[in-house]
Amino acid sequence: MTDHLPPIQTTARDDAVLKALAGFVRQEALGPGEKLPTERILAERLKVSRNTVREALTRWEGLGLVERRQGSGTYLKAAVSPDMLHMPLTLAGGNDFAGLMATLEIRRALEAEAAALCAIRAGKAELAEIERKLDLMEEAFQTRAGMSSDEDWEFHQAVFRASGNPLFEQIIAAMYEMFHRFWEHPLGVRDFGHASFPYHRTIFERIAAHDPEGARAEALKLIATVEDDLKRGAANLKLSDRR
Amino acid sequence: MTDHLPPIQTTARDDAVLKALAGFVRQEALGPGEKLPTERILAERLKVSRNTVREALTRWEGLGLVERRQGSGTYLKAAVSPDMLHMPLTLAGGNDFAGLMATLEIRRALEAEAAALCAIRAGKAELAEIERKLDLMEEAFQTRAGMSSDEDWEFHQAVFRASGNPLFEQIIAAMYEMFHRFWEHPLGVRDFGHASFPYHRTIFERIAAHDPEGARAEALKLIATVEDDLKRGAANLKLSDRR
DNA sequence: ATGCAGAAATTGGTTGGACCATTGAACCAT
DNA sequence: ATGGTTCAATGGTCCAACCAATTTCTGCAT
Repeated sequence: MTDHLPPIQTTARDDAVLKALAGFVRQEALGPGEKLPTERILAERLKVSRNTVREALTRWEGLGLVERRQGSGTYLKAAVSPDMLHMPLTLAGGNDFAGLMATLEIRRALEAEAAALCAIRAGKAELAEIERKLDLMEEAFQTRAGMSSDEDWEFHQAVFRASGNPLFEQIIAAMYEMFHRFWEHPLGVRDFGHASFPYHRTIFERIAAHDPEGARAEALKLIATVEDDLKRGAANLKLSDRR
Repeated sequence: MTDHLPPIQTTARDDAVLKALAGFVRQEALGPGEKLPTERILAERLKVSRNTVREALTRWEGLGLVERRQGSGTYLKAAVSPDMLHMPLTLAGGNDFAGLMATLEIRRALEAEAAALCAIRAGKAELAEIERKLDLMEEAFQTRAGMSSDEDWEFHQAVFRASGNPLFEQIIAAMYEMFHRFWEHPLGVRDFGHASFPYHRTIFERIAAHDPEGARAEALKLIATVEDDLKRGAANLKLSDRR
C-alpha cells in the first residue's frame, strides 16, 4: 500500500557538493582543460570542510571527469552537466585476449548499426566530413605503410557523429579506450589492421549511396578482419599468459 | 627524438591502498554482500591515515564496487579482483524524447547481437535460467494483465549474462536506467509493451534451438514494437515537451 | 524466561587545522 | 639566453576530535 514513500534525504553532503559544482561549471561555461576553483576556495564558498570537497572531487576523478595535478590545480577532463548518467564499466579478471574480444563484440554490434543509421541519415555536410577523414586515413596509410590508429579512429568517429545518435560515439569511445589499454602489448601481429584498410572505403561508398544494409555488411566485414588479427595474435601468445 | 620517455611514477598512496584491499579480498575470498574491515582498522593495518583509506574507498564506491552504510560498515557490491579493468562511461543528457529514441537504437544494436551470441554460447544451465525468467514474466503478464518492467528486465538480463560478455549487461543496464529516468511519465500509451510480449518467447525458442540469426531477427522485432509504442506516445505528447 | 525500551558501543560522515610535496612563476646569476 | 634559487599556491596526507546512523548489549517489567 505505502509503496512510493520516497527515500528521504537526510544527508548527502558530497553529492550536494558535486551538484553545486556541476551547476557552477555550467554557469561558467567551463569546458575540458579548464581549471576549476581550488579545494580551499570551494570549501569556503560551499561552507563545507575541505575533506568533503576532496571526497566529492575524488569521485569525479574516479569517473574520469576531472584531473588533479598537485601544486597546480584541478582541471576538467570532460564535459560535465548536472544531469549526467554515470555507468562505470568493469571487466573482471580478464586476460588480455578475453578483454579485447569483449570490446570487439560490442564494437561489432554498434559499428554495424551506426553505419546503417548513417547511411539513412547522413546529409551532404556529414558525407563530406567522412570522406575527408577517409582521405586523411588513406594518405597516412600510404605514407607510413600501415594503419594509423589516430586517423582510423577519426574516420569512425565521423561515422558515429553522422549517425545522429551521440550515444554511439560515447560508448564506442569507451570501447576504444579499453581496447588500447590492452594494446600496449602488441600481440606480435606485425601488420595489425592491414586487412581492415579496404573496408573503410567500401563502408563510405555504401553510406554515400544511402544503402543501410550494404553499409552494415561492410562494417561487419571490417570488424571480422580485426577479430581475425586478434585470433592470430592469441595464437602467438599461448604461453605469455602470465599470472 | 626523445619520444618514449614515460612519466615516472613517484607516489600513489590511495592506489596502493586499493591494491592492498583487492589483495585482501582475494585472499579472504570475499564475495558480494560480505563486509570488509572498518576504515579505522584498515588505516591502522595499512599504516596510512583514515582519510587516505576513505579516499580509496570513495573511488570504489563511485565505481559501484562497494557500498557504505553509516553505522554498519562497508560491503562489497560486486566481485573485485586485483587485475580488473575499469572504464567509466558517462552519458550526457537525453531527458527528452530524442534521448529515449537514442537509447532504443543502442538497445536494438546490442540486444540483437547479444541474442545471437547467446544462441551460440548458452549452455543447458543458462537456457534453464532464461526459461525460468520467461515463465515468471509470462505469469506476471497473466496475473496483472500487462507487461511488468521488472520481470521483463530480468528476462533480458538473463539473456545478456548468457551471452558470455559482461559488457553487454553493463552497457544495456545504463540504457535501461536512462530509459526509466524518463519513464515515470508514461507517455499516455496505456498498454505500453503489450506488443512486445510474444517475442520474448520466440527469442527464447530461437536461442534454445541455437539459431543465432533467428534469435537476432526476433530480438529486432521486439525492439521494433517498443519503438512503435514510443512513436505513438510521441504523438500523444506534442506540447508537453517541457524544457 | 521473555519482550522490549533505553543505554552503550560500533561505524561511516564531517570538521578544522596542520604539515608535506609538487608545481609554476618571479627573480637572480652566469 | 640558460640555468639555478626562492617563494607562494595547490593538491596530498595526517591527526584528533565530534556528529549521525546503526547495531549490540543491558536491565527492567511482565
